[in-house]
Amino acid sequence: MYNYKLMNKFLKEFKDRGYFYQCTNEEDLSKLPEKEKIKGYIGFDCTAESLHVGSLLQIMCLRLLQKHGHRPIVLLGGGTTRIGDPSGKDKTRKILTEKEIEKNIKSIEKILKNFLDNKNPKTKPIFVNNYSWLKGLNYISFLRDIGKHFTINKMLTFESVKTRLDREQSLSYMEFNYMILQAYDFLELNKKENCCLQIGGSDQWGNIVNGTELIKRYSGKQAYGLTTPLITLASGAKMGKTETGAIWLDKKMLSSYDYWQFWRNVDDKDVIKFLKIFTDLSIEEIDKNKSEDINRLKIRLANEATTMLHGKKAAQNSEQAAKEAFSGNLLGSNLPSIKIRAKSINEKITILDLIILSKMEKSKSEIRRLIKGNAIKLNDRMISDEKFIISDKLFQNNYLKLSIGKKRHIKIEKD
RNA sequence: GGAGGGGUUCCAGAGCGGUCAAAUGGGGCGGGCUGUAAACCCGUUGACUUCGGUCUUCGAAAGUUCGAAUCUUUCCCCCUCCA
Repeated sequence: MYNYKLMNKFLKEFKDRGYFYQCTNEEDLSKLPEKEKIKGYIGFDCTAESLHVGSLLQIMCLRLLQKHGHRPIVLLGGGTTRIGDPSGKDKTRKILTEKEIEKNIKSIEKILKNFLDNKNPKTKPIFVNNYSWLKGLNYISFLRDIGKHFTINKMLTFESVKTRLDREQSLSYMEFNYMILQAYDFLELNKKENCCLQIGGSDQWGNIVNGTELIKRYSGKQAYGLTTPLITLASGAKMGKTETGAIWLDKKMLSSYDYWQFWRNVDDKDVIKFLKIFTDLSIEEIDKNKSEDINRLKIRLANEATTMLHGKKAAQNSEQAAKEAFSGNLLGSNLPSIKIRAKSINEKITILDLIILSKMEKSKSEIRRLIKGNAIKLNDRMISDEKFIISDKLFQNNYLKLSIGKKRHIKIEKD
């Protein structure tokens, strides 16, 4: 075993924060001299229109590279998304149209820019789209130059391929090629940008190893691969997808208040882990405050995480809004608000219509159920009659507070 | 190529002519307890409703019947075993 103290700071922090799962040539990577700055890349799949917290760990890895003076490369898989990664999928997934992919790339790039430092010229992220080199590949020369380095024997042993074959689920030749393309991406970035590190989720291990090996065989250079563990919630669920809706990293798709609430509501058992993974607080500081009141820590987590995405002001407002909403204060002034035309209010709409208008619920049956379950409140007063008419008097300074359950509060503004 | 099994509401999985908007479990949602946590307990979980009901669902289409998730025919898709 090598000396942990000699490990370069990047890798050390990577491990200390719980980002580490597996590494190729760990010893060599750890010995990388501190003054040698490298470029590391992470590929993002462009199947979704946006990113949710499930990708946040990868983003944090890019930030960590920057923090230690390295330069992150963000690879947007415009080319590979046209193929579809079979890893972790038991079915071929739907192939998106060119247009959709282009749109997704733009929106994902925007989100990433929001999280990364774009000012320092030395660590500023480089955005690349692998479509730019994949689209023009010549099949014959690709087979001769790249294909010869891959053996089918080995490819068949990879987890993503193996599970498909074991279960006799079809794996198309197109998908089978995915790993070669990803390996080629790494080689391309290594040649073009001298990028020598690829980071990815643990399910990417096979694809990443293929890349480092291809670089070795093709140009005899050393490259590294690092993977992160799959982060699950204490409940066992994957991060990012709740039943109510994904926790988007996009300001337009999820309000800062809801984002703040997501972090505020994490399981006790996840708090320290998440502080280390998803905030910039130093390890020392987190350890020092470990025994602090758990709810204080959750607020801290929510504030740090929200600041990173929505800014300090939004985080403070969310905290304030939460404080007001949960202390029964009549009107949390910072709650997210929805405008409703004054005209609709004057038409004597019922509570049912109001909630539909506010888009908090889609089904009237559901609202009726909620009313029966004592879940609906207007200005903190419980509504038990589904025919309750919304009167003008309920509005205070043009605002009305609508609560559904204990946690969902919204401000209705008369427009 | 041969033989068989199956597609049911968010998921798993019962039902196999009427009492079925469909058992049970999981998940979700709501309530209680608490700390906006976990665990636990209770309720709820197709849509609309003047709360009487009405409408749309059981792979797709057609048919038998007073009546079909349940029977028949055709089609589509999965799975298992043998070659």
